[in-house]
Amino acid sequence: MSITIKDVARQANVSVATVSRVLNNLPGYSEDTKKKVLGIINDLGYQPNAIARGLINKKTKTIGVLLPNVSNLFAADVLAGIEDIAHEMDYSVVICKTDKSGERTLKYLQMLREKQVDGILFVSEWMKEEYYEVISRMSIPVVLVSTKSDYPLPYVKVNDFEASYDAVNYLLNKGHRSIGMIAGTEGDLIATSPRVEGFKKALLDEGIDDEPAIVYGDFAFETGITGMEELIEKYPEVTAVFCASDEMAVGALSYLYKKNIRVPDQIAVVGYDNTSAAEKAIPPLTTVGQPLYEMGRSAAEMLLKKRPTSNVVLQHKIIERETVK
Amino acid sequence: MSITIKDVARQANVSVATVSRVLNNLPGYSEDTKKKVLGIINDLGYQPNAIARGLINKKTKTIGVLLPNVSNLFAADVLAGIEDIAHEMDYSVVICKTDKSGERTLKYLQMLREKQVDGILFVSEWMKEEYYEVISRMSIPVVLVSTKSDYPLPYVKVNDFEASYDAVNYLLNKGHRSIGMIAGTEGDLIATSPRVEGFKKALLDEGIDDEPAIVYGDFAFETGITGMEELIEKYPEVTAVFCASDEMAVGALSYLYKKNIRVPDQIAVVGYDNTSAAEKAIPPLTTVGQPLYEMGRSAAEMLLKKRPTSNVVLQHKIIERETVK
DNA sequence: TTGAAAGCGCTAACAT
DNA sequence: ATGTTAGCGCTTTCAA
Repeated sequence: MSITIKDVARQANVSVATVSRVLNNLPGYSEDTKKKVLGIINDLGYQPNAIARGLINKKTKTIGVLLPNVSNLFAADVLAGIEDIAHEMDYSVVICKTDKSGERTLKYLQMLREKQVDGILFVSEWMKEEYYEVISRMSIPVVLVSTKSDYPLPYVKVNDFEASYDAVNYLLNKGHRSIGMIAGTEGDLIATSPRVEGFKKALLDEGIDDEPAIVYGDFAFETGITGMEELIEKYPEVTAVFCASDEMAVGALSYLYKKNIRVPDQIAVVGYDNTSAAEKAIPPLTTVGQPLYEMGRSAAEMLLKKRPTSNVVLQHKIIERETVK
Repeated sequence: MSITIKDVARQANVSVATVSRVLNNLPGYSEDTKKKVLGIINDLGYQPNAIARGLINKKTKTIGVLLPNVSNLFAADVLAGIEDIAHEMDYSVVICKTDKSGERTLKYLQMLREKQVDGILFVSEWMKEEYYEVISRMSIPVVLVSTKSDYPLPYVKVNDFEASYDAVNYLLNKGHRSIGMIAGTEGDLIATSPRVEGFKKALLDEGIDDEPAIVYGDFAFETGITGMEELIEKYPEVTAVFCASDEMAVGALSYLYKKNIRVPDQIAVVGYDNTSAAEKAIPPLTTVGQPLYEMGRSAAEMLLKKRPTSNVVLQHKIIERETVK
């Protein structure tokens, strides 16, 4: 049996109410009793039971983070930001790796509800109606990270259209006229369409109205390889490639290396995200940076401090390294 | 106010005890009442409160994972394994990023205790006495992952000495006679000394008794760059380098690339870990693989299934790619 | 088969 | 300044 507030009360010859008061820094006891109680607490090594507290306060000081995957640098950075804010504010974070499975997501949502978490961060995933239904029933704050939805849920993200537009513009300014794109998952409305549109618009604004040289992948390394191959085959004239993720950009680099095509001399490549993989690539990858860690922090802050209301759009930024000359 | 077991009981015209019984699949009610109760539960959208349950059961169905960092591929893979097992067994996992800070670690430990977690996974960190003291007071199972200690705490890891020995041997078999090493943090007894010893032993067993060509880093990318530079300066004769982490190996590759030193032709390099960075490196990195995901799974299984007892040593394996010819 | 009631460890009125 | 007591939502004896 572990030590409870009763034990402390008994030893200190006071009531549990008094112990509770000193524990919570409420008024209502003399300096003397405070000293005594604190002394006993220390002697006994007493620690309050957060479960009992949660039952009465209806606050658990924990939040849930739903994300498709934990094994990539993108998630890792966002998570680090979330964790830091949570820790600062004495919250715990429970991770829920959904594997992009609807069933798994729903199960997690139910678990988070049963465990009475105080808030939810929903990262990089499409908010389905069935998710929203259970979420809205929970009546706890939710903020979306790196995604958005048609529901009244605040989000923290970057402007994908503008980021993409800027990336292509950057390439244009460097003199490229024939630019290809390895886009994300076809049909993805969050991280693919806006980037594709930004890409097209930048070209159009420059008066380039060739058929857009676009191939699709799924944001992962492998499709960077295959995407690059496909792109070169279909559009051999491209002198630069804009990839919708660093992962794919690194895949593209791999392919190019294998084919002995020099970067940036023969083909320039630009990534997206600025995960730590970008600086470690060979050559170091020029990319459009999203403030990943900051996104996590900002979302967690919004969830925990202010009642989540308005959206926040974080600034992207072209990080120049060595894959464009 | 959300729906409680009382509401269900009232609506169903039974006592809360009966509702509790059907909820927990205990005997003691007719098929009829079961149907009725289940019906009401469904109508009302009732979900049990895990906090109230936890208070009485003294089980929270959650475990804590302490790890120095979440923003790297090593942690990410281990975490994925842990998360999968936890999910299978209906446990939640709360992450505690210690940043290698003793103070922060202690604070997390206290929080985990207050929140009454059912078990703790302690990853990649040195188990200090002060940690062990509070851990042993908690009387819950703990398992170490990728680390070990002098205390009676079971661990899941690889045999670092042997892994290192094998890596060097591999290089020896490829004909290298002058092999350097970029080791981990000097003084680290878990992931540095055993690997350094394995390195030395392999050389000695081959009859090579030159002064060992070793420089130290801290496992991270940057020290791979500086380590490689230092190594070449001090030991210009080396034709192969064994790095104590993939991160450092990738850093070494970067340096070599910048200096126009061809890999593997002029210098061969071998990493350690086999994180996903290895296959994405240019050239793809030959490395000694640790089963990271499996380590996470195995540790979580041990924590949750069997009462943790004996240690488990997972098998390492040389993954041949293109940085050694 | 079912219900009443005690109690898990704590907080928060309400008394004194 | 301090104590008594009624719960928080649930499980679990013990009776009926």
